[in-house]
Amino acid sequence: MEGSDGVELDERKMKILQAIIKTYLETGEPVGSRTISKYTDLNLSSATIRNEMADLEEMGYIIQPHTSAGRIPSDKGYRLYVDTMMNDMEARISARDKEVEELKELLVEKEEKMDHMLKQVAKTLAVNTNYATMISAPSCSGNKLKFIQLSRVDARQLVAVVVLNGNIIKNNILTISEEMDDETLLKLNILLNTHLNGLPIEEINLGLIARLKQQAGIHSDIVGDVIDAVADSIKSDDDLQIYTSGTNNIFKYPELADQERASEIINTFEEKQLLSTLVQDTLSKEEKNGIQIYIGDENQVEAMKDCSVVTATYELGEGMKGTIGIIGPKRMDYEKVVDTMHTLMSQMEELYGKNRKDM
Amino acid sequence: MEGSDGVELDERKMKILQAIIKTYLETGEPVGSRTISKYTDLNLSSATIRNEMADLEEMGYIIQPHTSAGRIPSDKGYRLYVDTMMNDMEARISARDKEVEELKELLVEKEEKMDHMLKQVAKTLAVNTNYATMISAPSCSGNKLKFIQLSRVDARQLVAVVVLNGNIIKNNILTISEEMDDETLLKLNILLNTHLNGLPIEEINLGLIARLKQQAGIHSDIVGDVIDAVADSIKSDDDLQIYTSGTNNIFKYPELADQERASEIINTFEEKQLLSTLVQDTLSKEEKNGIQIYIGDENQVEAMKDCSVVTATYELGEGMKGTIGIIGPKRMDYEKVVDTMHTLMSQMEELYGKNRKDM
DNA sequence: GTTAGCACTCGTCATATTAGAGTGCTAACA
DNA sequence: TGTTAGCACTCTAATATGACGAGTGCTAAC
Repeated sequence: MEGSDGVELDERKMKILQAIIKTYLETGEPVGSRTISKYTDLNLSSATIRNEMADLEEMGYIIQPHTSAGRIPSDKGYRLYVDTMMNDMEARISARDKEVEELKELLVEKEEKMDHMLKQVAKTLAVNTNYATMISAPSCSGNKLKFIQLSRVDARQLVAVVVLNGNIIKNNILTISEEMDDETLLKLNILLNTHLNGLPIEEINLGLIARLKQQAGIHSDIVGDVIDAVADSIKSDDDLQIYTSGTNNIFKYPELADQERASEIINTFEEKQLLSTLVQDTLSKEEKNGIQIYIGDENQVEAMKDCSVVTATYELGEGMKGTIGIIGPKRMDYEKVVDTMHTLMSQMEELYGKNRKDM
Repeated sequence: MEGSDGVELDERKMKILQAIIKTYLETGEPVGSRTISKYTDLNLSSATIRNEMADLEEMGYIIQPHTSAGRIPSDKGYRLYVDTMMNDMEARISARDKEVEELKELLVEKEEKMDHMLKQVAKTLAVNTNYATMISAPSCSGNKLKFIQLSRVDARQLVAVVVLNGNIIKNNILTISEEMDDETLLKLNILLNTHLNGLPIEEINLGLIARLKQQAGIHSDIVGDVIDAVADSIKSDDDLQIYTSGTNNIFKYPELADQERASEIINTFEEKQLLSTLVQDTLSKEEKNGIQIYIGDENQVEAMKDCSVVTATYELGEGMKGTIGIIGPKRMDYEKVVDTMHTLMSQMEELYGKNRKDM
């Protein structure tokens, strides 16, 4: 009760807490006072450490799994640790040139297609960190329509091809009730392109569609169907694609490897929709460096209440944003993860952000 | 040595073996002579059973995990069991009307898109059987090119849209070195359609491409690039898409749930390429009912040497074949699996095979 | 405020013990 | 000759036992 809650933590307590956490991150075992006594440069006896530890426990930063065991960090402890670490980020962010090259090489392996690149990123990250990873394909919010074309495939079938900014291609086969002659098709194409090109997809709404139908004149009934289908295919956001990698890395951490937990996590990774909360959450926030850390109960996703999750938003220009995530034990190596993630993101943005025209 | 190897198994041994396997399928525990003695209608004492079991073991159909434990089936034992079961298939194949309706409803949930349907099938199967499942998207071997079109998106960018039989759409953005006027583009489209439409994609080979290039005349250099890219995009078989579901079901079977095994299996399911062997293998064979069963070491895929895998080929007409697979413990409920799979396949083929035109 | 010392707690590990399931074998039986 | 009862034996899984040690909290001395 003596340690005033106002100041929260004096420097010594801070150092001890950090020592505890660091040691625990490495070993995964509860850490005792003796260990810390030797580890720190504070030259304090184990007894003193014990006193401080008792205080830290009372304040909720560390936990004793059972009497006469060492202490492990609580979620609150991790949170403090991570927060202070993030403040030091800028300082550390230079000394990682070697790794940069490594990652660069992996990425540049001339993966021309976006989805290959994404898979590659997920895998690279998983291999480098030994945690489970996910990456969501960039969603084209704020994206514009670049090109649209209807072509006849069969007497009664059309294929609608829509190209969005960033060269994302969508297409859709649609069946029409009456045949349509070439002239009509041409007119329709011109109509669509004239009115829709360059428009942000958000603006393709009911009003606009109604106006288009009207302009289509005689054929408005068929045309209506066609336009509806096109609008549908543009807006369809079943393309919140998420790629995962290294799921089985969770078995490397005993605290996650028991059947119940593992089963839940694996299920979440397989049913990728369950990860969308995470993606949305990350995209909606703007953190320093775009990197966010969720510890234990801070996670929205149920299966990850015993994990830590580090997410980041990447942007490939013009509002094409996606999310990268790393899922591991609460005792994950936050520094390394944040660094690696940061590096990988710059690489991605450099390679695919600038040269987007060539994609 | 007395039981002649020619006759292999008399009826009593057969019954006992079946009893052993059935019991083991249910319990997962080694089964003893006493259990069988009560279970069968043969009215034999445990001692007699013991003698028979000794014989069966010598013949390699059952195994004793350690002295003074019950017996468990060997791969050879399972194989015999499964083979005889498959012979009875036709007889059993009627009594499952209730399940049919159930599955039908699940499927018909108006999933219009192929990939939704596939995911749904995988999930349905996983939920119904409690095993891990996979399904490969139908590959269009023997498929024909139905429609092809190049359109200009930018000054230097074209989008190539190719529609195959079965309304599988492929597309590709390609960048050209010089601008191309409308006339050339039109000619090119005509050229491509004239020569390629209706061709099985296997026949689009180097010779044909060379001839096309030649015919393109003046523009043959650009045209060459374009045709190459188109051919590429047609042939690209990175679309051996595989969907999985219920991976975490493996935790329901202790014999698969230990970390090492689970980790391997999960990895295989995540890196879906590793499953392609299985798909190819299944497609290449033609079994009764299209259903095949791999037991233990019979599996090509390394991670599944401790599992049984049941696969089936489905066909949505015109050579669009895909593979469904169920992966579970060797003591899986083969009868149920085979039945369910059979049912599901008929449903798929009924719903998507006949009405293919509307897809 | 810091430290040394001590008694105490509790989980871990190795060992011993027991219970029970299941077998193989032999001898008796039909 | 095939079947069965009985018995000794084996091996596992479960439980109990006890030593060990890491770590703590507290007190008293510095």
